[in-house]
Amino acid sequence: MTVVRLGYVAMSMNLQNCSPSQTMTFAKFKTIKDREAAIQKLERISVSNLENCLRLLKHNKGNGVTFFRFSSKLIPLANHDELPDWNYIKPLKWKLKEIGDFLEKNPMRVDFHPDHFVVLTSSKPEIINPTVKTLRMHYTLLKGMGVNPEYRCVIHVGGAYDDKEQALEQFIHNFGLLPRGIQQMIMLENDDTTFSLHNTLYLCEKLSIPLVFDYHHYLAHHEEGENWEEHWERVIETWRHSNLPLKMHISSPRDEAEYRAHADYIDPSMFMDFLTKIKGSVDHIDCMIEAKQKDNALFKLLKDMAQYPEVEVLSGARFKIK
DNA sequence: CCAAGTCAAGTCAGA
DNA sequence: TCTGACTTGACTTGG
Repeated sequence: MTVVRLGYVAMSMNLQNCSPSQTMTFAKFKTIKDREAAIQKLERISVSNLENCLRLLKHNKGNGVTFFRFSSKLIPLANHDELPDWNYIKPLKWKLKEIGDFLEKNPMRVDFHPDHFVVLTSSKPEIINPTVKTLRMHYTLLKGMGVNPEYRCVIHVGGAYDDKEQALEQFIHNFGLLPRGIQQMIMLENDDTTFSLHNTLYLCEKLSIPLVFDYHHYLAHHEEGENWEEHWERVIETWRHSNLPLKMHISSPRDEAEYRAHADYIDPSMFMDFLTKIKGSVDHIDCMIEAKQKDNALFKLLKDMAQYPEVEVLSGARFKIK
């Protein structure tokens, strides 16, 4: 028996004017003559993004959702080269605390997934420095919310630069240079073009990083003869130091032509096939739904799963599978 | 007012 | 060596 919890990403299809990812382009920033005013505008946008984040958490509470990924675009231009002196956290402290207070009263698993500009396989300082800066921002936001940063930030392995082995070793080298708190914040995901489950496991085992298995990515990209089921126990093992349940990403291909793109909803039979293979191997598993229809995809999947006789729906957008 | 083009950032394939 | 695709929601600009 396994308890499965569903989560969704960053925004809701049911809330109006509630984007947590409002932004200002750097081109626009430059057109504002008064730099102080421009920065204040950035700060207003950031506060509004956090406010919308809190609304999303309340929406989650109201709908029994207890697993959620924050937008990584909460603070526009946070790591931009030409704003090195901007202390963006200071004006946000009170808002972060508000979110933290809410989370304390209403426990939810929350995390981040910065996009592909975070690259730890590079040997170039101009790539590594912004990468570390971005990771540090995520760490600071979590701290500001009073959320334990341990295993809260999923990243991809990075680029291969024509030499996958070398890139993996470079990742190990770079990872070793990170502050301990940031190391412990990281989870690694197998990607759909370059670093397979097998490659990612190599890093996770070597560096004690939990592996977030992306089943869709695996289907889109795996090595000749590579079979995820043979590696499943190893994936579980990467989570042994974690207080949080094993985490996965779930999405369905849009169609054959655009196989790697995310569909609007999750195909329940594909999901069920997967769960049938792993049920019993872990007590709890958290599945982050990556679908165009966001929270609506979660609600639909929960409904679809309820149709299976071996499934019993629980509170908290969870279900038990016998 | 709506639609199309653009946006900080990286990597990779292909010309 | 350089350009466009990749992918994405929101912003920005053009009609």
